[in-house]
This record gives sequence, C-alpha cells and structure tokens, in this order.
Amino acid sequence: MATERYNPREAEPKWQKAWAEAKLFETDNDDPRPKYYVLEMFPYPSGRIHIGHTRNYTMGDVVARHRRALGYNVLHPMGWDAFGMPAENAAMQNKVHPGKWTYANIDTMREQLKLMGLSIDWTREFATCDVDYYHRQQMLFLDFLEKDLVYRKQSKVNWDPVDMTVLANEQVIDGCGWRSGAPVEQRELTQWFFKITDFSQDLLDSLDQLDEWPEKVRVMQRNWIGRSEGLQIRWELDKATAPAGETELEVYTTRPDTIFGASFMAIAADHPLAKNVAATNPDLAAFCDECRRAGTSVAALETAEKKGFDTGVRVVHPFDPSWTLPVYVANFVLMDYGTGAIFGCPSGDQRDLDFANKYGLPVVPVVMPKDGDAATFQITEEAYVDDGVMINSRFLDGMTPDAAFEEVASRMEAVTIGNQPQAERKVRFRLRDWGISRQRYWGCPIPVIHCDDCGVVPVPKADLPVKLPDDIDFEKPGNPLDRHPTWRHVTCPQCGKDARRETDTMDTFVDSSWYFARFTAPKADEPTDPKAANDWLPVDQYIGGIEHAILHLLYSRFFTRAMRETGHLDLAEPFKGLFTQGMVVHETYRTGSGSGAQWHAPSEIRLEESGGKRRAVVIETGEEAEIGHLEKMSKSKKNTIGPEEITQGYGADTARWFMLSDSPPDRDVEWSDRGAEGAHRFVQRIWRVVSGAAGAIAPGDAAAAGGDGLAMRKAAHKALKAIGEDFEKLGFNRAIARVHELVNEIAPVVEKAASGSNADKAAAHEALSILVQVIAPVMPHLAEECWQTLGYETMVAEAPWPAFDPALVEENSVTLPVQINGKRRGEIVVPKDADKAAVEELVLGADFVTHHLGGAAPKKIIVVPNRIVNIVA
RNA sequence: GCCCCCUUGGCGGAACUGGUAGACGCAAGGGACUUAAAAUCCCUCGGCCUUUGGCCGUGCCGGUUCGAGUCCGGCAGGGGGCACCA
Repeated sequence: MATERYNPREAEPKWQKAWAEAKLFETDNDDPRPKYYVLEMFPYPSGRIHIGHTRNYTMGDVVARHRRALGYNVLHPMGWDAFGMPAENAAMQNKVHPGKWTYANIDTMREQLKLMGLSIDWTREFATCDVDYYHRQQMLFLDFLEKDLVYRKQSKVNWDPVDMTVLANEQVIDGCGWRSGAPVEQRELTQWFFKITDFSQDLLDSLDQLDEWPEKVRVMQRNWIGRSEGLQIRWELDKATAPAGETELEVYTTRPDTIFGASFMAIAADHPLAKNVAATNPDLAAFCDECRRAGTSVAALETAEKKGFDTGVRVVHPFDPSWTLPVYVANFVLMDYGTGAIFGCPSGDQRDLDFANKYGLPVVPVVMPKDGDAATFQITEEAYVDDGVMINSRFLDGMTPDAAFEEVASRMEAVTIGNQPQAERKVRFRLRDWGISRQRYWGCPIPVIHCDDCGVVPVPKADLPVKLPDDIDFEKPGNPLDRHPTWRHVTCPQCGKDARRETDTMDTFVDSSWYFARFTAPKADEPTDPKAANDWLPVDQYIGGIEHAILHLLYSRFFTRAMRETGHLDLAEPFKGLFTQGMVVHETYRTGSGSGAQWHAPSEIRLEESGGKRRAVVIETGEEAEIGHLEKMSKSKKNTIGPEEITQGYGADTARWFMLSDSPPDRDVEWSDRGAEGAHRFVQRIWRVVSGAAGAIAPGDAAAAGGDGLAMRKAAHKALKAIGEDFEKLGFNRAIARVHELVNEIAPVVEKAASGSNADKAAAHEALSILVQVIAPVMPHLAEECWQTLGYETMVAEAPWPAFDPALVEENSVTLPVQINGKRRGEIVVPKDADKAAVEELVLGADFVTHHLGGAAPKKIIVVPNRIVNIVA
C-alpha cells in the first residue's frame, strides 16, 4: 500500500493544539491519583533557546509522559530564572531596560520551547523577576530574619575603582576589571548572609539518605561542606617580639600530631595580628595590600605563587619554652577559614614544604613509613603525607599519627593559660555562610530599611512588595538603586523619621532556591500553600546540569530546611531523585585570530571533504574557516542550532529522538546533521511500517497467533518490558536501541500479517500498538498520528501504559557459552534453570569439548546458572 | 594548587551485580530496484593469520580471579568544579 511521507510541519502543530484544547497537561492539585513531580532546572532567559537547552527538557518530558501513562498525577512545570547580570550588561550595551529585555527574551523562548511539544503545565509558569514572585521571596527573607537565619557582617568583594562597582569573579580577568581594565581591589562591605552553617552537620549527614542522587554529586557536596576534626591551639607570643596588646596566636589544625615538625606560623593578610604589625611596618603593609589585590576565588589563590612576609613576631612552642618559631603573613592563608592562621609543618604538607624551601625554614620529618629508618629518613622536595610512625617528636616517637593526635590533644587540653585550656578539640566545616548581598539593580530587593536611630528595620509585611523602580539609568557607574533620586528615601516604619532603603539586592541563587516549591501553588498569597508543597515535594525527578552540583543544590537544601523552620513546608530534602545531564556540543568555525577573530554559525558554513580532510568554508565569502573543538553551544561562539531550524525541516520529534539516541543522557552529545538525518529516516520508517499495514490489520484474538505471529508478539512484549525499565532508569539511549531492534524484528512480519490470518492481523495490530506506545514519550506527535491511523479514537497521550504478558517474555531454554580455561570454545542450549549436574553432563558430551580436552578429565567445571560454563582443564 | 569525572572499532555508544566484548545507530564499501536520481531493500564492516579454524584486542604497566571493559595499585591523556556567571 502506497503511503505518503509523514509531514511533521503539519502534524506537530495539529497535535500540540489538540493537547492544549484537551488540557491534558494541566495538573490539578486535588487529583487523588499518586503524585509524581518531574522538574528540569529552569532556564535563564538569555535570548534564544538552542537545542542544547531542549535536551534536558526532552528528558524530563519523556519521564513526565511515561509516568502519566503509568497512572500518576504528574506535575511538570516551567518557569524562568530571570534576574541576573546579563540583563544589566544588555542594558548598558543596548540602552534597553533589563526588565524589557528579559520579558522579550522570555516571550521568544517560550514560543521556541512550545515548538518542541513538551507536556508542560504552562498555567503555572512564572519568572523570578515577576513582582508576584519576588514579593513572596521578600516575605521569606523577613521570616528568616525573624528566625535568626539572616545576619549582616563585613565581607570582601572585588571592587572596580573606575566603574565604581562590585565585580563577579568571572568579571575579574588577570586581576583587572573586565570593562575598565583597572586593577581590582578587595573591599570590605557590610553584607547580608544566610546562616547555612547552622545546618552543616545535617546537610552532611542527610546526603547518605539521598540514594537517588549521583554518587559524584554527593561526594562534591561532602567535600564542599568539608567537616574536619582538629585542635584549636593557642600559641604564646614571644614577649620580646610581640606588638603591643598581643599575647597569643590561635591556630586551628587537623594535624596536631605533627606539632614537632612545625617550623613557622602563617597568618592571613587580614588577620588582626598582621594588621597590627603592618601599622608600624610599611613593607608588610605593602605586602598585605598585594595579597588583597589577588582574586577572591580559591583557584586564584591556590595557583598563585606562594609568597610570605616575615612579621618579625615569634611564637613559643607549647612543648618547649626555648623553641620559638617565626610568624609569616602568607598569601595562601584565608581569614575566612578556621582562625585565619596555621602552623606550617613542611615535612607533612607539600605547600608548607615549598614555602619552607623558599624561605630557608627548617624541615623536620615527623612521620615516616612504617618500615622506614628514622636515622636516615629525609624530606627534601616531596612531603610525606601518608600514614606511618612518629619520629623526631620526643614523647610521640613510635606512635601512629592517630595516637599522637590524641596524646597532644589531651596534654594540651589539661594545660590552662589565663583561665582557658591551651587547646580545645573542635569540629570545623569548610562551608561558609551564604553571602546574598549584590550591589546590583536587577535582583530581588532586600526588604529592610536603615534608620539612624532604630538601626536595621525590616519592612513591615503589609508594605511589601518593595518594588524595583522602573525609571533607572545605566549611564553612570555604580548601582542604579544607590543613585536613584527618590527610591531609597523612606520613613522609618518604627519611628517615622527619614530613613534609607537597603540598596543591595539578593543573589540570584536565592530565586532558584525555592521556585520548585512555588510551582506547587504558584498563585498562593503566601510563599507556599503548605499543603500543596507537602503533597508534591520532594521533587521525584530533578534534571539539570552538573554545573549546579554544589551551589544551587546545596542552597536549595538549606532553603527547604529554613522554610520548614518558618512553617512554609514540612520537609528537609527538596529533591528525591537527581539526574545530571550532559550538554549538546557542536564544533566551532572561526576566521581570523586574536582580536580580529570572527565566529560563524553552522548555517553560514559549507563543509567539504577532500583527501580525508574536512574543510569548512564560509558560504558567503568562500573563505576557509578553522574548525574548532566540540564546545558547549553558546551565543558567543555562534555554534548553536535553534529548535526552529529543526522543526521547520525534520520536526521536533526528530530532534527529540536524536538528542536521546546514542549518547547516554549524562554525557555530552554532539549535534550532527548526519545524525539528525538518520533520526529522521527512522521517523519515516516507523510511519511507513505503521501506515502501510494499518488498513489491513485489526485488533482481535492475538493469543491465537503462532509461528511468526507469536514471535512478533514475543518481540513486542520483551521490548515493552525492557523499554519501560529503561525509561524508569532514564536509560533513554538503551530504550531507543531497543525500539530499533523491535522495528527490525517486526517490520517484515507485519507486512506478511496484512495478508495472513485474523490471529496474525491481531498480533500485528497489538505489536504496532505497543511500538507506538513505547515511542510516544519520545516522539509524541508521530505517535499520535500513528495511533489515529491504527484506529484509536482517543489520544495516545492519555492512553495507559500497556502491561507486558509475562508468559511471552519468559524463554524456556537458554544458550550457554562454554569456556575452556577462560576461552570461549562453543555454546550449548539447555533448559532454563537447568541444574548444574545436568549442564555438566551436556557440556562434557559436546563434540567441541571432547575435542579440546583431548581425552583428559577436566580439573574443575564452573557452572553459573543461565550465564556461562567454564571448564578448567 | 585542591577535589571530582572520563578513556571500548572510522565515529556515538552497548555489555544487568566479575560471566559470549562491540547490541543499536552513524559513516563507509558492495549489490538489487529505477531510463535516471531520490527513497527503499539485501549483504560486508575491530586487527592479524596457514580462514568450516586460530591468535591478538576495551588508553598504558602490574595485580586479584576458573574468568577482568567491569575489582585493586601505579602511570598517561582529556574534561569539569572551586563560593558574585547561571
């Protein structure tokens, strides 16, 4: 039967309209069926969607459609992470209001997303820059403030002295501001912080329960929280060298066992002792300034050359009053960590060793391998960091480091100096409180007022929202909120006098730390409807990029706990299942180099192949472009493919199918036109198989089918079982491979069945129905078209997932490979679950076995039931 | 610098919990159909050899095991994160 080609340009809009009219994807909170919440990390509205974005929405959509078919009440919402710097950059460059720019982008991107046929409940959509949303975020802030989860303290920022603005780490390039090029300073500002450290231990312990998270994300979070058990030690300053008013230096260490290997103390440039000495020592003051000019990021500090400056101050060793050690200011010690001071043990730490070698400080080995020789064991270029035995450590000699730790700790705890023990055991966390102040316009205003008399006064809830003013200009440097003529002037809600609004806005990570809760009741007056939040949360399956493995996920875990303390919901962990997907990458095309470099979009390029070498030619100019590496799709490198380019040609289903084929979902996938072509061929093949047979087959008594018909049913039911399991494990690429296998198996049989018995026709109808249902989550439009063609009157999007017949899935015999000495020599067919004795007998009777054994008796026969046989000769 | 991940044919990848390495797809080559092209269908497709068979082969070196892509130790290469990008 001749059939027309499947036309996605016609079918896709048609079915999207049909779904929308039937309101199939609008979710009712009161639906009594079991709930399933699937969520993809919402996008930043940067301008246009490219198919890189759509891959994870497609994954979520497959999960959503599959779960819906399994009978769940599915929540699958979408929104916009809409505050942030790019809007301000656009405002400065294009003189367009950040809000206007953002909402225009959202409109464009929503339309693009809709082309993909995602089963999203659009009635719940919001953007975090909607006043309705940030109004509720301000309510949360006030509740947190009341519960003592928010406070202010001094903290450092990257300050651009020319642009008069605070810079993000990414805006600091080689120590200079990206726009002004001026050297960046570190400035202390009073800023707002969330007390995430209140939950350090709980955030750490609860990771063990998140067993549907990738192990690597849990490891990253564990390291980030960084729990350590150590000793806080007070070192007495040598009176002859101590500056006025200073008597001791407090140091935190996780290795008190190495105390006899100590050869120097290192303190942060901002340590009070450093500041004290610097006041009378201009050279030190200059060195401290230099340290402050380095970036604020750990990576910048750690990769910078290790430098120190001797303060001249000496400390006295706690176990030897005659032993003094120098105190250095060092550029790798951070005031935020521990006490801002460490003792350096060069033999046991590579960084300390490098430092000691540079400044000619002693290196005394204190731990050596168990079988080492204490008399000759030396450390010169490489520190010894492993376990072993203590040496050169007086009363610790011969102990393990662990025992030495205990010994030092208990001796020092027992010594009292000035009414306090000399040392204290302390659990510390690397995790720092979350600084949320941003000196920017395009963010959620922090709802407080500064009054000269009353201090910091929260904005009364009745006065919320504190709205961002619309009339702003980005012409001048600095924060537009600061220099707005009227916005910041208010009366104090407590005393009625003139007061000033807080002009800091919130970190955009705050916006994304509770949006998943807001989706459960997006129109509620309070931040959440606690019943809806508790019913829906935790999110059953959260899908997003690995780049959010630490901050976004940790902040959201904190927020959920804080919202529980303030009564907005009643759970601790927001995301039950987490999946981190890979990116879609594409090669880049560049002409010119350096500052004259120009990037070209794939659509502007023609690829040629000659002599086994690929060449890229710019179509318009004929110029050859350099083919660059596979990179994440980005606007700046122009290596993006938009969904329209696909939907206008092959259709959304082809793009969805291609993006989930081949590459496992947690790895990157390379977009290639050939791959997309291949995916589209398969779309047409399914259409051909289904539409070609549909008119000649009909539902009926499929169970009566034998021979090919039975084989076809077995193939379909086996595939159905396997694909269902793959979808549950998010094994989309495996599911797709199985669909290919299924089509390969049934296509020839279906054709014959069209002219066969009624039982064969029924078997073909059943097999094709199963095929259509298993492809429906990935290729929903094609599936609807096929479903209709097969004679169904309802849509496949609302059809329940079919059940496989266990009898058709079970095999009663199994092919066992037979190895002799670990090499495969042949195979035998045995009944399923045959016992070992029977298998051994069969194996020993096989020709190829007797041939290989050459008459000798086997030493041993290993039979792994239903798996393999290995004969040891 | 620290932490984490990855490495299997020409390419993307499959292989459940240590049990037939290369499923499935892409590309390539050959054939059928066609006046021709597209589309479609069929065959071949890790390497080597003395080819109804055999040897080698999962980044490299070593180990555990009857058996290792999978586990352990070491090394190399590539990628990601590092607190104001989102």
